[in-house]
Amino acid sequence: MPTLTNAQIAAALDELGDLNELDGAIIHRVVAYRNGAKAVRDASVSVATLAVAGRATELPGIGATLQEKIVALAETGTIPAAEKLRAKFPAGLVEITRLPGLGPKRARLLYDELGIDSLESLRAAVASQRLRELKGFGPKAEENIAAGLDAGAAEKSGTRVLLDRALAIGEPIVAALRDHPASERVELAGSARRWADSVKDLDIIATARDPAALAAALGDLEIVESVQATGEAGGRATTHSGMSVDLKIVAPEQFGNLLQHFSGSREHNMALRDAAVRRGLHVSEYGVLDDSDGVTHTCETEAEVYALLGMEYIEPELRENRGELAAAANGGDGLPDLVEEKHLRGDLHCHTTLSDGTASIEEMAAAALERGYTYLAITDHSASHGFGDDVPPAALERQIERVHAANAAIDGIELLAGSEVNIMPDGSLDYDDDLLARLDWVIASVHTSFNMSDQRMTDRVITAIEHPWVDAIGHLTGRKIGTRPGYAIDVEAVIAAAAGNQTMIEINANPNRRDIDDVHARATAAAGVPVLINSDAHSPGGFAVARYGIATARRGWLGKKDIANTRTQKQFSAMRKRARNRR
DNA sequence: GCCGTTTTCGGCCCGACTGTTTTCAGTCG
Repeated sequence: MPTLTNAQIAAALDELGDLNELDGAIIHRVVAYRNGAKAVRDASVSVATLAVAGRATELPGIGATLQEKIVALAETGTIPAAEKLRAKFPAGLVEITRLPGLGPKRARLLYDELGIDSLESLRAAVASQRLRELKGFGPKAEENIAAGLDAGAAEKSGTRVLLDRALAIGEPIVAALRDHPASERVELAGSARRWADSVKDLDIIATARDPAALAAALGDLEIVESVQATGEAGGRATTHSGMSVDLKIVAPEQFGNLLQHFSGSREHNMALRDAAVRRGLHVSEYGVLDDSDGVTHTCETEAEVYALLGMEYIEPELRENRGELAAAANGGDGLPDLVEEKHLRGDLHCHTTLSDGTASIEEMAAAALERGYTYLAITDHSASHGFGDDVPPAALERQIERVHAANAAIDGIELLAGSEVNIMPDGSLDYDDDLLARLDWVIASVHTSFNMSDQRMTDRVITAIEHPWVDAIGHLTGRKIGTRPGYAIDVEAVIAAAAGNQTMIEINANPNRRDIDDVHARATAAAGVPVLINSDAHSPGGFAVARYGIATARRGWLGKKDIANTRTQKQFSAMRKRARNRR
């Protein structure tokens, strides 16, 4: 089967989009390539396999032509059209379009008129002031391009920070603005509101009795380092941590339009407006213009915006153009009833001082109880873990006794004696079966040997899934958001194996991981695999990250029924035993 | 290049900003 990953296909389609844009193709063709790339990126199955079977056209945005190109890439390793265009335009030209202020049109002009084909030759042309000879370029353009080159080039967009850091800044700001006497409504918008993995800057939308006073209040916050501009319409500030915060203050009757617009995603809004145009409506941040009467309808709430388009309200986490618009439309399948943090009744992955945690069994149990949980698995690392955090078999035996004693001593919560067992490179586990059989709960994870082939890694994890005493798989892909991609693994095959064995798959809620991700979570639940939302807490405060796991589940369209640890203690216990009996 | 409760052909999101212009193209989010 093809070893071509969806990420590789998406990159190839994006490149075709870039090259076609340089070639002067109509923008709609370019957009079609980029839409195709997104569809491939969001697909939860192997698109190469799908394309070879002639079924990739089932994906939205993939037609016969793109499918043909994907098949060529899978079978020959290259796409003829891309080869031709690459011969026509030097690779440096695409780099030039990444500079701020330089798009395909102007980059092409630089190439055609001055022969500029790399960042180096561009720098030389700027230095000799040759750019200003060109139509449409002036001294200002030269200056801006020079600044872009000096800024290290290739950095059109700023750096992103993890969602937990962004919310640690955004939530207190929103709370403070809500407390201000001049404010009425204050909501966080943007990717933070959609609970994306990471965030570039913060958008806040507000209405106010006294807009100027509220805008001024933003600048007065202790967390704010500097203010760029404030006035009746809001303001922009930078926090001491370097986060840019944009406050927009709007009339109450337009609050729904603005909040909808600035909550995004970009792709969701584009698809929304596209759907609106077909009904003779034009959506913008200012309102919904109706062609039939020329009236712009403003909306106090987002629900009104969607209602005008014949849609039910769409939760922010779903706004990624992954089918939510069709589902929300009249006559669509409807949107899922999403899981909420209050539905969680237990946690099946946490650590104590036995391995690398900072608290005792009792302290972790108390923290779980405080959150209203009725069951908790204590899952320290296993025999081969290393870093001095390994738990030899004899130590695990003593731990089982301690957990069971604590369970007897503490009311209101069932403590499961468990382990987070390492999956060895050959798929075996690092305790023997007799010891594993004595545990109430086993979650198996990969912690070593990440650089295996896709096939070997897949076999490794599937071997663990089929193990009779393995209840669940932890942080399946090993990704660290923004720093390390997941290792090569066929998630689709793993999900199928988990479905066959009723082995649960965790959403690790740590904001660095959120592993599995939203797209895989959706596929996992669709395959009938019970999904867990686990904190992987290493301290009593660590349980609080559950909300990021909930967010990933919601972004994956999951409801309460899809999440195993929303079950009562009795139901969960029965579920776990049924699954063990099947294996 | 994709797609269809006006279409298998003719459409294809919306507005702001910038620098260059004398009415606007290109870029950006």
